[in-house]
Amino acid sequence: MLDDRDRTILALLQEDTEKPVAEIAARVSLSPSACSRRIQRLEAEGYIARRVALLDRARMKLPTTIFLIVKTQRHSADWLDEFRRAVSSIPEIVEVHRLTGNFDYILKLVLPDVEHYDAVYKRLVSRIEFFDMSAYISMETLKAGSALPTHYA
Amino acid sequence: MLDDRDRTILALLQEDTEKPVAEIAARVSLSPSACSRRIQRLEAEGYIARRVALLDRARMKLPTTIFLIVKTQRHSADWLDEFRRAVSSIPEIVEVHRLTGNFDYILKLVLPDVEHYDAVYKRLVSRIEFFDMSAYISMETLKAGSALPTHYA
DNA sequence: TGTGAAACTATTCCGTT
DNA sequence: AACGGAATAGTTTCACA
Repeated sequence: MLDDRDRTILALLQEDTEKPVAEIAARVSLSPSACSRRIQRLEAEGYIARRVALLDRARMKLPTTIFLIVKTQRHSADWLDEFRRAVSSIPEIVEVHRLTGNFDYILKLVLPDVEHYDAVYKRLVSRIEFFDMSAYISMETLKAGSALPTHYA
Repeated sequence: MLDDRDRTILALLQEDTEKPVAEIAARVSLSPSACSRRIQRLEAEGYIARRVALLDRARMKLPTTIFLIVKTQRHSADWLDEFRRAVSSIPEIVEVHRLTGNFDYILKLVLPDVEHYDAVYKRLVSRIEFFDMSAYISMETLKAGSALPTHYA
């Protein structure tokens, strides 16, 4: 489905969409128009979901990352529904996964500092009951970003 | 430093950078030129780090997310150095944090399926020694994306 | 696929509030 | 100091070979 050129284009676009098409075209030995067509195709076929701006965490006063592991026993449809609503309404919760095993969830929070965790915690427990909740503060980010491997597609 | 207009612009740009400036300008009751100036300022002052393409996980054949919790005792400078090199060289590892407590790390992996976890695991342990390593497979993503709260800056 | 022309943005300049 | 309107410059995209 995808050739090496497509994968290179995707890899470059994942890092930076502001590069002129001519530059990307040169990188994959193609004319700007041919490259533009490919990018269009990649978009039409859904490989590129969307183009977004990545904000600076420090400048946005959000340098702190906290992971939350929550356990629950009551896993009714109502509970899940309310949980889903709660996490989507709290912008500081940026990522939520349901994990293997017995209804554990992992939440990723971005905050101005660890003190702000309390506010999010209260907002969460005021709406939903949990069996257990443990916070793990990130002391250092060794790797981050939105880039995915391109060699599988 | 930032007013409501700036925050709205950042929120919109975080979701989609392809909207015409005129549209964003209308949303914040500004002329295209004034809006363009604000975006430039936001970029110059470092609020916007970069603009990137977000790829579709399913289309890229990477539907599986796995979290890894690794524990170590040997936390020498050499070990950390090699660990850092290893995770940065493995593209399936998209995020790594050092957590509070006794040198635990959390790794986020994106993979074609759970079977591929073994390959990453082997690549990792062939280079570094760990005390313990537990994998947690994401059964469902309830929330994801790169958008951050804008009301703190 | 590549080349060239056209159209569309976005940006810059200028006068104004 | 910041805004709105008109001119400019740049990029992308279309038509055709």
